[in-house]
Amino acid sequence: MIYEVIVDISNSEVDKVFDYISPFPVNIGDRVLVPFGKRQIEGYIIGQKEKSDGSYDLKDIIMKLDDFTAITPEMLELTKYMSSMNLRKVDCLRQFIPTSIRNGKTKILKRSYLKISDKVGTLDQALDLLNRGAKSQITLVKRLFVNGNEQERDINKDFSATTIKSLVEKGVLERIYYEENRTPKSLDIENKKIELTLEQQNALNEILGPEKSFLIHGVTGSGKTELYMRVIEDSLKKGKNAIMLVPEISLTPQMLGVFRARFGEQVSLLHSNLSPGERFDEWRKLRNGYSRIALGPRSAIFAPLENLGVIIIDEEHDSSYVSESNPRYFTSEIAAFRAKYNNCKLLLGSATPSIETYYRASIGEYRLIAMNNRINNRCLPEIETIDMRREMKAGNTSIFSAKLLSAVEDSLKRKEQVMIFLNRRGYSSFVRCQECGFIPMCPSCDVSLTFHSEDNSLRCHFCGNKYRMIDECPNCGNKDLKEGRIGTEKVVKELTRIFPENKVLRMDLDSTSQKDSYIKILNSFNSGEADILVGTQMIAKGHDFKNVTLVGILDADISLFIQDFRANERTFQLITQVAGRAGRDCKPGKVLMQTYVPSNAVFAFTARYDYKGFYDREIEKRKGTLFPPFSKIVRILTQAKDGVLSQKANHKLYDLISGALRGKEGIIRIQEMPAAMKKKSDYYRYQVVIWVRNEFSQNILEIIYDISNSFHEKGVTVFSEINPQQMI
DNA sequence: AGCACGCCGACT
DNA sequence: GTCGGCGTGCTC
Repeated sequence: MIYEVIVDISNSEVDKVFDYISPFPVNIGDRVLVPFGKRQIEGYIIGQKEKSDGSYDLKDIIMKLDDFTAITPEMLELTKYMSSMNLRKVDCLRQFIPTSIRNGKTKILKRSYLKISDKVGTLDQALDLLNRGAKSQITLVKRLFVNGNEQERDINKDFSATTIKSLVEKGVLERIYYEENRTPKSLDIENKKIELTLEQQNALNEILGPEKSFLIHGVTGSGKTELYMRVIEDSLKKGKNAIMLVPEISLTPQMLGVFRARFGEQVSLLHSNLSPGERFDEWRKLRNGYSRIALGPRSAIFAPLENLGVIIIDEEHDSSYVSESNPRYFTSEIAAFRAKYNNCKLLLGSATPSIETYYRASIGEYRLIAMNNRINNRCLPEIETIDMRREMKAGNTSIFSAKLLSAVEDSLKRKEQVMIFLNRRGYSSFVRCQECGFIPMCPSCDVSLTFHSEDNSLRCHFCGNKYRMIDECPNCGNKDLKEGRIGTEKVVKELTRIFPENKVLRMDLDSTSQKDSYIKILNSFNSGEADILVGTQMIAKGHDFKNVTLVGILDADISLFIQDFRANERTFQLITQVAGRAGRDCKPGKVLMQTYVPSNAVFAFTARYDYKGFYDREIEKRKGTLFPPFSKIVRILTQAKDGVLSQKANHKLYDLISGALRGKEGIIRIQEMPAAMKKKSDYYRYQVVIWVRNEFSQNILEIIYDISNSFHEKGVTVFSEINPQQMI
């Protein structure tokens, strides 16, 4: 028999099948050590066959690496599926196994215990074997007769190593070893199984019915977690296993606490911040069937569970579910594959589903379940939009409206806490009229234009169109045009100046660069040490601060004008999430949202919590402009240290691709242009962007991959991606 | 990814 | 004359 091996080297040149013979029995899915050139390399057996295709002098497999088969048949199928999306097979295979197992450094933790040897029946028999003067030996033997087996580590505290050694040599004591699991920490949460509301019960009934895939659109606080747990309970009862995905590692201790309270030892946590030992043990517990629920962020979709009953993706819209570095994948696609393979349930849940997912639900790919009511009949906090242009006209040029400042003051007087949110992510240095708030937009792409000072132009980074920079606002004639940008740091400075008596904390990428600093900030705010928390989207997710009654959103429109067709969607999701931080307990919450474009429809929808209205409008626009979900956008990025070289290589690629796709059905447009970030860490970047109609995409993608993969030029790197989250 | 083979500049 | 630079090619 000949075995097909993928060597564990992450490089496209060697990402193919190598044939080997085995002098001993091996299974498909085993990890093995093989001779490879002059080296010995670890590899994965992915198949077997009677005879080799080429005329190679086949070498022998050296050894098996594990005492179990690491890769299941499902994982092999999934690898095949993923590699059809232009991913390396090794990179896929590696997802299934914790690195601690791959590098072989982490071992099963075995603790040694001391016990009285079976050969010695009674204490007297034991004492007969000892010298009368060996006092400490006698004490130890007596102790073990009373206490039973004890861990050697504990015995060592009271007795010397020689005492133990001589007792073992005399055959009075012997060592036994027990395996021990290293277990990640969770928050202690008590298990309160609550009565389901009618809405929850109806949702549960529907999920347990014949349908397979669901989108649960439930407002924040509608009790989705309880619903998830009921579905998992049902799966376990049927002897099947479950995967539960959450968006962020930082939220897992909380969710793990909730799940442990309900499911105890059956839950395993999988994420990259575990210690190698913990990760190894949690993985092994899943692989050998000891635990049956895998909980974690996107990487947990690769959990080594077989016989799945349900896969749940919570906060489905969250961008962390898209992997943007190798291997690049969409978690929902992997989940859909595994759900189909296992013939199991797939649940996506969100208060603000992504437009693409909601669309899929609308055409019947998912069954839509709406949960419109909060449990305990709490209300969502009221959102008020504040027109910052009017503030400016009234002579207030600061970053805070008068209304927000007085609301902050009131809250502080009542000893309640305030959160100030400012989304400063992205590179959008857009132009804004200081008078009327007008922002120049690309007529064909629905994104804001970026000011380029080198040739005084306004450009669209999506379609590449270029316009002359305006010197006055076409809307109101004002000549005061400025780049809009304020940072969280300045906000903190201002607030400290205005409210010197109160403590203001900042939480953003800069203030959380040190490990665990973000837990410190959150704890400090939670315990009431600080009164105001200023932050970026980092403060938006999941946190549950009981005493926060006011949320202020500054420059709510910033995320509207990032270079992305998902800008509206992101804004809607973000504001809804941030708003959800106010009034979590019994005190009612209030949200004040400042914007320069209050007339933008997105704000009207957010203020009313009108997801459906927002969706209807957004999907029409996407349909008109043929953006996803009505197309796939393929982007091929060319990078080189030399700008001219990069541009030339990119142009060559453009010629090759447009030539190969000429006359093909389903091409919406092909464009070459500089990347939005023209130079990044000394590399000049250009790109070819192709819009492809969905129904024709598979065939066309293959053509594009073939070209970009076989494009080799010295000093030039090329890579491609589908539906990039942002085109930086 | 490594490791070897292979063909041109500054040294004992 | 040699040591070594890293370009190119191969690994079942």
